[in-house]
Amino acid sequence: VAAKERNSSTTLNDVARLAGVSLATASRSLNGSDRKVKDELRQRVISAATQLNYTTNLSAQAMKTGTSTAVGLIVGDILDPYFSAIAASAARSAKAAGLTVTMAVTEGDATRELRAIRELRMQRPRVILSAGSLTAPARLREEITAELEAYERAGGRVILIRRADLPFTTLAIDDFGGGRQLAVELVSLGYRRFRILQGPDSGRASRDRCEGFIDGLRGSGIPLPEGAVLETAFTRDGGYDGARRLIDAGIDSGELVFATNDVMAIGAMTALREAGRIVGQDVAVAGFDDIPTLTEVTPGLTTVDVSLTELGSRAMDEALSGGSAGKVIPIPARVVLRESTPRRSDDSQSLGT
Amino acid sequence: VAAKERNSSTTLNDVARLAGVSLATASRSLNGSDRKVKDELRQRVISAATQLNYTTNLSAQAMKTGTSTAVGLIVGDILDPYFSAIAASAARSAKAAGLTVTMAVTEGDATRELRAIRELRMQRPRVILSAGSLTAPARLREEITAELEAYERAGGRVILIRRADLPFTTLAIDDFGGGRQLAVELVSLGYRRFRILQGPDSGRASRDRCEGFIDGLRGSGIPLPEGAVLETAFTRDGGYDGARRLIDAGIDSGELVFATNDVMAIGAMTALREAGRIVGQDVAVAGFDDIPTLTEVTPGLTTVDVSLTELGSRAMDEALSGGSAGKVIPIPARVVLRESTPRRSDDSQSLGT
DNA sequence: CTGTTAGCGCTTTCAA
DNA sequence: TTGAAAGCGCTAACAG
Repeated sequence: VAAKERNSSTTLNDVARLAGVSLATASRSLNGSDRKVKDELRQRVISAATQLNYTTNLSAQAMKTGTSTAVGLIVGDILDPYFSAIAASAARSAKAAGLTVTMAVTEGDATRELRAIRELRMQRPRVILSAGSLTAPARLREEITAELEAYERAGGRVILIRRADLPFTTLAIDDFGGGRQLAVELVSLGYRRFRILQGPDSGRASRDRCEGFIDGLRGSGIPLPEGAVLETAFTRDGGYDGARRLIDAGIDSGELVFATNDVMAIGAMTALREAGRIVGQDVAVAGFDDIPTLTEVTPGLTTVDVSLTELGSRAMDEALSGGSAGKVIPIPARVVLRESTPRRSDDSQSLGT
Repeated sequence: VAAKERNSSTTLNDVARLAGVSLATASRSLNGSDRKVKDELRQRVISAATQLNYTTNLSAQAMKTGTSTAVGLIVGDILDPYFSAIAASAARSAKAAGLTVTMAVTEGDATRELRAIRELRMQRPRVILSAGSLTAPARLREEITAELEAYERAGGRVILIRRADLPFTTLAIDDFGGGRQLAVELVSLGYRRFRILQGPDSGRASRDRCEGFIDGLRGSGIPLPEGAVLETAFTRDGGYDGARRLIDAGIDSGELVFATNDVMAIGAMTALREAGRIVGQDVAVAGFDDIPTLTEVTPGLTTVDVSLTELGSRAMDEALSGGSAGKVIPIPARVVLRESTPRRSDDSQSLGT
């Protein structure tokens, strides 16, 4: 009897009518928390719903109850396995909590991050999880902060991954400590000469890792000569280009290239290989992040594990658990040695220095 | 004057009141299509909005207008670069059209695909794009079809990637043709003995590729001996395990392993390498998909390009362009030869056969 | 050009 | 236990 107009879903009203009950009863049967509906009616409603292939209208539900089932996820780039790993585990947690994930991409542009936050906010999501992790010029940072504060004021939960300079709950990866530890272990493997491929100066993560690494070298009594740090893009191509520049400038056998993230390290390995260098024998390479999909790379990449596969779900769980906002949660970093940095038996190098 | 209750965003009403205009004027100033608002008032509204850090409530807007700005995207696994590539390009198109992307994950389980569709449908998205591509038992397939049909009847657009057995618009990758062409080119490179690592029999894509490959061999006059096709999981680990089994059963130098997707091929390469075989010299490997993030693999993997990086945006654009539903859009496949299958100069092999 | 008003589909008091 | 009715925030007639 219900008119099937094109372009319009069946509503709860249609279901109620078909089941011969009131709107209220239909609602209670399908979504009601307290079940005070006679079983027979409930069955009628349910079968009417299936018959009409009815689906709750989330917008209407959200508007009425004032709480949506959405969570917003901001990543830099879906193709980057670093972000994929975070997104995958965040999605898992969200699903477990019965929430739906909306994604936004910044492409490494802080302006787009601001825009992403604005767009997500329109959905009134329960959580906004940003792994975009960008350092922005002061003015932009203020706008981002204002936007997120307004969102929190309205009852939303903000959680940031790796960005400790904003006043929101943050999963703070120990970039400095990881870098230092990596340096210490590499020195104890026998390495003495290092090159660093760093991201742009605006990137806090990269800078911290780099500084930690240098600190670790210093602590081991290994000075880092002038010009050993090269600034490049924080991407695969950045690593590739950086390594190319190192090769052109001349890189000796036995040197180790530390790229401040795995994706850069992969790019660097490619460049070295193309130049006929054999990574792991001739030149060593280390990265940072321990991206899971990179375990296939040969030789295996020495890197620093930051619990990437759990980062997203830890963030989501933290946000959903409703603990106090504004916390900084430390995420430890742990060195993972693989074949790209074998133990150096040949010690001639250290004598030469 | 507006009471700032916790847990509640500012509404258009607050903005209107602060600007001293009516609700309608406020709405028109911020979102109105026809601009018939005096500039001074509009400015007042806009500055009130920024002052209050107001954001449109999408749910309310969607409910009123009957059209949401959401698109739903169903993928098998976010970590799988095949799906990442599709998701990334789909997201790009969606953003260009001013739409927001909600993701759902099937994890290769058709039951979860059905559930994902149901959940997405609640958001009344403009498009549901499924790259989950699962073949399901008849009953489940019917439920999925019913769900998608109900969605289309309500005005939604369905688009499927690589699943030509459902009555919806589909981007149909030429799996068979790609497999055949690959076989032909490999034979002309001098390969004569082949092993195939196939996904489970329920997977249409894998089966088509495999059959195309065998057809190509047949056309080149190369018979495929009994037992040369191994069935395994359609994942990296499946490729790894399959290759392990091949190794255990004994695989000769000069043989070529065709894995029906790139991720499997990568797993197979790892297993071979671990067994001391040198891929590209000793044993050859070929895959299918040409996943962009796999260009770093050494040796470079011979594979079949299916325009992966554009698949998502082509699908999205097609769905948004409002063409007729139910089309099947062919996606050509193109062989990409790389170092994992070098030309075989040594012909002793072919003599021996 | 601006304001008033009627709902969109749903949940949830409040009565029956 | 069920139903009637109010209203979430917004937009789109319709008046003014």
